[in-house]
Amino acid sequence: METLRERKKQRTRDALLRAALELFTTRGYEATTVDDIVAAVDVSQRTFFRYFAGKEDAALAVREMSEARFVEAVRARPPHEAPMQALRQAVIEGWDGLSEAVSAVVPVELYLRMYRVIESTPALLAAHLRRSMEAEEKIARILAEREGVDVDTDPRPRLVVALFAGVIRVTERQWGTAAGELDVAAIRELTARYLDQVGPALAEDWRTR
Amino acid sequence: METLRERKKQRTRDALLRAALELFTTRGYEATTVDDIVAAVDVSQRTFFRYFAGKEDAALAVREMSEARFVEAVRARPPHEAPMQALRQAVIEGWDGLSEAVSAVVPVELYLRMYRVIESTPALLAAHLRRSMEAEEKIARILAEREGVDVDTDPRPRLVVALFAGVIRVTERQWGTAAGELDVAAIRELTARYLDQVGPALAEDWRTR
DNA sequence: GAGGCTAGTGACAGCTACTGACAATTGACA
DNA sequence: TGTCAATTGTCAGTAGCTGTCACTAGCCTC
Repeated sequence: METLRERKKQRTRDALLRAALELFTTRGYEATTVDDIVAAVDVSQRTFFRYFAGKEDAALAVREMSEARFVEAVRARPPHEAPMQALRQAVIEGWDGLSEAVSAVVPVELYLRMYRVIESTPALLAAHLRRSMEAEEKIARILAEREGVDVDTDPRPRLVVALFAGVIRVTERQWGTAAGELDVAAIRELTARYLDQVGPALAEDWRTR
Repeated sequence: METLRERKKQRTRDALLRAALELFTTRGYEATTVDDIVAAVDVSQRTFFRYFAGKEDAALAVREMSEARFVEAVRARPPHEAPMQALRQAVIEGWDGLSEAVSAVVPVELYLRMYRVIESTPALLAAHLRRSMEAEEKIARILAEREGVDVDTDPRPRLVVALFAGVIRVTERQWGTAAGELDVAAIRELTARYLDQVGPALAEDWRTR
């Protein structure tokens, strides 16, 4: 944050993002127009599109941040951990520390509310899933390198990431649908519980449990 | 196909779909406007939107069809099969018979080319992934009923479907990226091979294989 | 510390996807 | 054949997004 120019830019972006999330979470995503957002910050529409590729991009900015954190967390796992284990540790521990990183930009509570808006808005959910795929690809490459296999000939890196991502999606959906618990501890615990169910889910016969 | 009215309707829809896919696969999805499509069929733009919810909807119509087939295939699996086994059989056998079902509307080759357009067009991929999630939910409920468990308290149905869907996505992506083999046999074989890699991918240590 | 340079912004015009309202047409059926 | 209803076209409008161009305010050099 050196020059005055950069500080001003950052302030404009933060103001836009915050106003956008505030409107999305109260009024709804579709019901909020870009004009509403820029009116709240008192800048031109053109300016909004200089900071965000689109309405969608603003809505997903916070998740983008936590996904980037997750990717780095995986990269930082000690090499002796098995792939699935590394992913598990990265996501569980990633929830800690996220609060501080997020609250530098927007209130954590707004962030968590936005999570649910994404989950319940088809257009946003779609965009989110696609971006997640890109993150999956990155992680697959990290795992492949850790384990010394070739990501283009060995399907295992992409597979284990896809399986893991599946669990995360189910977890998030469950957390987003269930009425209560808008805090980080709840989702972390749910994640651990669901990851433990992967084995049972793949088991031959569920009925004899 | 009783009355003349219904036949005309069907013909209009088929013509629109076919023109759309033809344009999407040659010129690209983004580069094709709705006006281009309706010009090719010589109907008004309004008519297009009466048959398809949007441009996207037309692009995904064929996949919609094969997904619906898959859901029914799962429902029809014999009850003694384990969940993962039922899913596997449904997808493998589902590829047979698909050709005939599709070619009633559009040429199979056009259908397969469209697959790749979806994979390589961000907006379409996003929409496709979201729709897949809806299909996953349906299948999870089918499995839950088969196995006699409650889908809202037992995470296993949704988990096994999410895991399976992950494998399918990786498979499709691989098939779509690899240069050759635009036929059904290739993707069926790849699916089987990747499903066999689920165990190895979850294994503790890849390096000692 | 004056003046040129440039990043950031606003104003405006334009394109495309999509929707609502109403009129015109065309098949169905008595 | 005439009436009704389903289908389609026309027109006007909204929203997301982009290109252009002129202007202002921070920055940097002499």
